[in-house]
Amino acid sequence: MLSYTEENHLKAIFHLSIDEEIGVSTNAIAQNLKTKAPSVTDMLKKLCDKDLVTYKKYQGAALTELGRKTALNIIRKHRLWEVFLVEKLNFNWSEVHEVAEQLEHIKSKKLTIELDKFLGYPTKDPHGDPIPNTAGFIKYTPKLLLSDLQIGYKGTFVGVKDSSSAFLKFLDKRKIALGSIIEILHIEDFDDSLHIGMAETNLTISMKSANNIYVTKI
Amino acid sequence: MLSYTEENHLKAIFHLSIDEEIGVSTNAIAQNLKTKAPSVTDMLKKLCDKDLVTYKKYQGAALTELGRKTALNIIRKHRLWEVFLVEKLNFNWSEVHEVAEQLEHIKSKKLTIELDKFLGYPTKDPHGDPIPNTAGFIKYTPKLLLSDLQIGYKGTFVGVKDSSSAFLKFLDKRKIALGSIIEILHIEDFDDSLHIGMAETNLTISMKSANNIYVTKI
DNA sequence: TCAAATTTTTAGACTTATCTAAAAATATTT
DNA sequence: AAATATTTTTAGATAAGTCTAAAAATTTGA
Repeated sequence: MLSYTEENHLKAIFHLSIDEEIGVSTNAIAQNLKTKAPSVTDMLKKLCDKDLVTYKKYQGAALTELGRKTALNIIRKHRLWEVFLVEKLNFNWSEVHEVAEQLEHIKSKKLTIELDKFLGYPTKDPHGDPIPNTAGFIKYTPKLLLSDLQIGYKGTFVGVKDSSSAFLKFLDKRKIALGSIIEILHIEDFDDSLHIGMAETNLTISMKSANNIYVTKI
Repeated sequence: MLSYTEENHLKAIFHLSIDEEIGVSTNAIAQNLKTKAPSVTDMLKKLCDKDLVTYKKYQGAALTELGRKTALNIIRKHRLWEVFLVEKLNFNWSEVHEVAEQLEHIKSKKLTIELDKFLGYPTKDPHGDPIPNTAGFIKYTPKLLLSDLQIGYKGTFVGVKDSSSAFLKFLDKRKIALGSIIEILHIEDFDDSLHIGMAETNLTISMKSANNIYVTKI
């Protein structure tokens, strides 16, 4: 039975090794978990003993197959709970994360299975991130930034890069929600701001915002 | 912010002081929480410092008003989650407790409020126990044991005394569910077994079982 | 009532998860 | 490539929660 701290370390290593070929550094994990490097070093030794992580002094850490499966199961639970909170309990994007961080550690196989069924087997969380299946398989859909979409093209809003509360509120206010279809109408020369078209309205957003919005090209 | 252990102690003291006038003994708490007396002593000192419990050496413990409110909030969450698990996720009686023990510690006011709304403001959990309201008020309905009901009378099944997994399974198997209306048809002289009538069927149960079943007289 | 039994507390040890400060290893940069 | 800077690890301390064994207080009952 893993402790919350152990589970959080696995999750951090998973997220940090998405595009890292080499091991994840001690400092990166410490920063991600808002803890200090020595705590991470201790934990890496422990996770290594449990065969969840491969770790050699000064070389950083990587998940073993078992560690990866374990991390994905936690992420699966996190994202299923996020869907529950948004779809059933009227939470909005900006509020779910903190609560899901707690709920993801609840231990009950039946609970996860039944929650998944109850929610209708969702494949994406409210931020557009894919929900791993029971086997730990995760299906990444190629996402691109709204700022990379050419003029005249349309994309489905599938997620955000910076999921800060401030940015999520910004989106809520403008009714830019998961699944919204966005068309690039025009890009202003002098400040790079984007005129975009949505179902009901057109609006203007900054390039900085467009750099935080992921879409899939239609 | 209270730890799980602190919360569990408050809950234990609450349950143990239901019909105790004097303080709850250290040993009783230890037994309830499957821990040892010295651990309880330490915790009582701590909870006393935090004004959640009144405690004097060798005199046992009692909840303060704040402690009582806190305990009732945990019990409220526990029971709401039990309703959720049974009504929405197809859990049966015998499975909910263990998971609710974990879920009751999730900290989020909004979560509790919204869960309550989502469930339609239930007043009883699946075992028939009342769910305290937000203010910490709990409405006890007078319950009596099925064995105390006279021949010819009917009662609504509202709860169990011994909520062991074995007994809950026994009830599940016989389709004795919360809300079932039970009539006492006859009591066998030689072994005290009870013939009872339910909506669809009649059946015979032992006096020991009848001593574990709470009903409200109709 | 006072000796024996029981309960409760104290004392001290262990585990897990933290941290700071210092030492050791690795990386960088001139 | 040597000096400097950075990162990581080690060492040692602290806090929470747990335990066993022994001491102290209370309760029981002869």
